[in-house]
Amino acid sequence: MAITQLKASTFDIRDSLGYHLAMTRLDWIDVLEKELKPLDLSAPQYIVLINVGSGRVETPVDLCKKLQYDTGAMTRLLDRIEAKGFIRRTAHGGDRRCVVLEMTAAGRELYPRLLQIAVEMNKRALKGFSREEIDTLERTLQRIRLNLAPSPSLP
Amino acid sequence: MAITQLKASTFDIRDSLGYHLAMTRLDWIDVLEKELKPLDLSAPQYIVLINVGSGRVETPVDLCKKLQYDTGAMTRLLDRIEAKGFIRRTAHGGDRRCVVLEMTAAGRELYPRLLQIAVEMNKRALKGFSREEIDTLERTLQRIRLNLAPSPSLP
DNA sequence: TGACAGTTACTGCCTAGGCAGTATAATGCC
DNA sequence: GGCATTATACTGCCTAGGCAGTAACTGTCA
Repeated sequence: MAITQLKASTFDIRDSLGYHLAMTRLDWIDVLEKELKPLDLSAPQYIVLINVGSGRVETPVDLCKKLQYDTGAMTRLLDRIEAKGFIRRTAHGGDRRCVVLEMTAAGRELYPRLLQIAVEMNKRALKGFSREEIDTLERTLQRIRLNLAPSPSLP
Repeated sequence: MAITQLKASTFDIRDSLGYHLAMTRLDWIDVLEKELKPLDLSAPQYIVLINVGSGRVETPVDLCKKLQYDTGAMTRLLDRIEAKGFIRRTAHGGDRRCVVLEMTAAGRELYPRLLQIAVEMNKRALKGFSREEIDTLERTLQRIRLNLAPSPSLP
């Protein structure tokens, strides 16, 4: 409980907000990967699948914009997911530069379980929180993001 | 502003706490790396240097425990920092398995600037926050970590 | 129409993290 | 004192992300 006391003279990395954010995210990823282990999926692969499965993204560039990913990294990530048989790349009718991502039958079968994991993770992380506390947290994170990157609009 | 409404039936990844944590951390890393660019340091290299420089860690295994790092990854990360001339590996007097990490003259010269960056990052991210809001955030993140990993004690 | 800028997916090369296995050294136990 | 266990650093192999450059394609505008 010492973020407010962060000064160069008495520095400890544990007093840094960045440290707390990183560690919280790390714990989150650890739990998520434990849930994903039986499905033979990594956390990044899961994120892509749950987005493609939702029908809200169609092409790799959609995913990159939504998740702030590098397009080169996305190409290779999609390669691995495709190799596992959960998605398929098909041609885009109108724009021949684009690839259209589709769930395979195996992917569609997996999807409800992925949703369930997302819902359970949120429930578990926020156990014991009031609705007001959750809203406060979300607003706080938004404010931090605005402080850090004031110029472009947040996705 | 929809974390509380996360349900499988109306799923959007943006309603997930994991998404908000990941994005906030991503913005943090982006700003940090922009600060580090003139110093020719990556964010992981910075984290290690600021810990070694503080004198609170002595060996690679200390760093791994404090930062929850893999020892193999740490070996290679230290290789790169050593190649840049900011740290030095020396023998441990008592335990011949151990390596003792020391700042070089160049590392010691760099250190005050690293501290300054940490302090500025915190100030910037938390601009406009009251002391109470910051305490609430820190407690909230602690509660989430406890919810996620209830068994072992938090570092 | 044709040059040109922008977009999309991809590749190569770098840093990076996790896991399993290894060699060496320290520790604990009988 | 000798042997099993543990600890430390390291290596190889995998996934992963960022950056720069490329080829194919689209849209624009003179």
